[in-house]
Amino acid sequence: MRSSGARAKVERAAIELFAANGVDGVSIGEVAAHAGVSQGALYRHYRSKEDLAWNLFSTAYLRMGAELGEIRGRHGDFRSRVGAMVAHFCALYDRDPALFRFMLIAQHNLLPRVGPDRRTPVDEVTEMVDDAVRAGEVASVNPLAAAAAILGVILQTAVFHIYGRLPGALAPRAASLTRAAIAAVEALGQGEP
Amino acid sequence: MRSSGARAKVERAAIELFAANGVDGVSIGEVAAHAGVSQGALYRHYRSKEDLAWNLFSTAYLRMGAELGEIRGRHGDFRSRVGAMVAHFCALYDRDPALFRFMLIAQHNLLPRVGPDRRTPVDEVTEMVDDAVRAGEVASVNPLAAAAAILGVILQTAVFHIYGRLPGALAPRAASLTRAAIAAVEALGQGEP
Amino acid sequence: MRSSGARAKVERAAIELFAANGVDGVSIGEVAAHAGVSQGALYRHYRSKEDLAWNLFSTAYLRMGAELGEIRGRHGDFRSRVGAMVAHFCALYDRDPALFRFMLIAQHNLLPRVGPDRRTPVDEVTEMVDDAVRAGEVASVNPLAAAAAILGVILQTAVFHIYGRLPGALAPRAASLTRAAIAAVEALGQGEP
Amino acid sequence: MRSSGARAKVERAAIELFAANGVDGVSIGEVAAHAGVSQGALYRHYRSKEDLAWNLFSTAYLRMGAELGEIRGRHGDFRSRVGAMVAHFCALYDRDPALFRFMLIAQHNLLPRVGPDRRTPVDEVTEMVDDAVRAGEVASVNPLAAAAAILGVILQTAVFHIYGRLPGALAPRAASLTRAAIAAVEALGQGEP
DNA sequence: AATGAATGAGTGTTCATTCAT
DNA sequence: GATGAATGAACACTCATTCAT
Repeated sequence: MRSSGARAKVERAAIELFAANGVDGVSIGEVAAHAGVSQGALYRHYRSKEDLAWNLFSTAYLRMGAELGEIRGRHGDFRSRVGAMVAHFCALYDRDPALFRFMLIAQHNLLPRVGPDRRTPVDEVTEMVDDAVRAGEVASVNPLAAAAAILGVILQTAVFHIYGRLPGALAPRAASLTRAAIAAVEALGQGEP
Repeated sequence: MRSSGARAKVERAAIELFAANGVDGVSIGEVAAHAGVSQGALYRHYRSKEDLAWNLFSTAYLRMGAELGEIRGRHGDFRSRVGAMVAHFCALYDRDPALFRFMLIAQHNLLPRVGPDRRTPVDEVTEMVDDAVRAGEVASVNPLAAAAAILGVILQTAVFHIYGRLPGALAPRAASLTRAAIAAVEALGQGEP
Repeated sequence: MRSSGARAKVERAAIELFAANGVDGVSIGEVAAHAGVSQGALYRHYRSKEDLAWNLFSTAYLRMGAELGEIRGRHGDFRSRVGAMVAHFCALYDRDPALFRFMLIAQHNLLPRVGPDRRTPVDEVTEMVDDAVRAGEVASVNPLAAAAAILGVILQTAVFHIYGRLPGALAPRAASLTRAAIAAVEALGQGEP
Repeated sequence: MRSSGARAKVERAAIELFAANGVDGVSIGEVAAHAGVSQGALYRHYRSKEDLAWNLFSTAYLRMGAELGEIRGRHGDFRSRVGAMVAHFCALYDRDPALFRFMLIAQHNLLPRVGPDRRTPVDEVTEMVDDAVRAGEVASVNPLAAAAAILGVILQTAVFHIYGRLPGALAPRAASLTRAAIAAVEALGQGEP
């Protein structure tokens, strides 16, 4: 808890720089400079630049999965679960847009490295849909396709915020995003069987 | 078949490698080797690696914008427009998944460089929603928020295909994606007025 | 003896190689190899090859200017000033012929980059002539033309030494070079008025 | 005499570019572009870039030597010989400053390649001094040292013109440069014997 | 003869990583 | 434990030269 001060500074600097320029677009020297530590000190906490990026990504990604899992535990029905998850995404975005952007960017390189046994956000959303289908709360639908729709509605809206197309915080949009996500799932289930 | 052969081979190799590893994750030597040309020859067609990536991205991105614009011209009502656009995205994905993935990855670095006067896919989808709102086809809704929902439903589904979470071609999903996109837009417009 | 050791070794290697082959005729790898350091280490001290060459040149060139300025301060009359300056050039040549040759070669590329406010050797010699004209020590003469004659006598003699046309050290020639330089200046002033 | 049109254009372009940027600072592509010919065509006339530079230099340098030799033949006494040679240098400079600058720059790389049997400008000036000493026209002096003084007075003045320190043409300075050169030689010979 | 596309070795430079202090 | 100098492999890019057309 002593040197974690330095470690925290490194993490913050890395997240912000990685979010702005991509992992490959940032040198270890820039991270160290922004964090106010020496390059060498960085290697006391992370074995390599790749290790740093992977650590940041998997921690944030799996934490998000765990939090969505908790939400599934706290809420029983589909609508309130979706609402709480959307609100959770919005809150994360508003609290730390750089981390959000970093996750969106880094997934293209790092997602394949997440072990198949880890519970990811995608798993949680998918399972939530599966629960709802089994419980008859929504019409029969491919849970993965439904999860894609739910996440797409949320994440693309976040992308528009990142690129400045949509202004302000994301939280005020939570209610309408929830309605849109649920409507999309229900519409998916209305195909000709 | 003279230089256009080489140029086409370079484009294909670059799109596939960039899609798999990101622009920064691929060296110009790898592109040249995969294309079967020398490194030097590459520079006869593109002034730099950045120029190569930008050329590939902007060409594909703006062509997609133009094609969506044509769809807007060919179809009059909201539902058929959305349907045609979704089908168009699916067809592009099925025809060239690497190009699709490249565009999804590269946007994070290259989107800010698209001039504000160019008509992008986002512009076309947004304007299509705007048309529908003005025509009273859908309830009043922020066109950009609606465009985010439409694109999110499509693109995140494509991402799931890319990562192997959803199997097969995208085209068979076009109809249900269209329903989901329209339902999401309508749900967005049902907020407390 | 830490970094100044490496830096000094780089400077020496660069001066000798640049003097022998010209700046463009020497690669940074050759400089590093001759200095006994890695290529990367070179960039800790100089931001680029151009920066290295410019640093070496401007340091030596402006130091020579400053030293000639000191000579102007220490000596009052034209003849002793010329004598001291000539001796100074000869001493520099004898002490470090490579540096002398480097300056002669590099001036063609680097002289234009010397700021107009810096006091160069040319400025000092010119001003010395100007002083002498104002004091009536020599007949009226264009100080710049006279400076060209003085420097020409010295530098071309050095060039002949460099190319092996004249043997031995330059210092023994200082007295006769001084006489020649002064005689040339006086002859310049004897034109048809 | 047909293709010599192209050859002449190449020579002119090369001289001007080499004079401005040094041989190593100019690419064969730049020369070809300035000459308005293709790169490949250049290699029909010169075997290599080095061959081009060497051809231009040795031609001009040895022609100058031959012309100075003719002057020695046409004039009998020391003063008129020096006067004619100085005038010749000035005329060359005024007619083609780029060629003059090219020779000044290129000598550092190319002079050592001139065979010892070729009659160079330095040889001619040196021999002229030797003639004068033998004829008793000037006091005993090392002919090479005297040649250095003569050439130094001329060439450094030309350098000042090149760098813009002295304005106008060089020819008007021929008379005073001649006086200065002769005075310098005589002063060289007045050492304590 | 002339072109210009193609080559591939070489350049300057960056940067992740190591290690003596 | 922290520093920052040093390394060396890799990179994007250039350019003299060749050669099919």
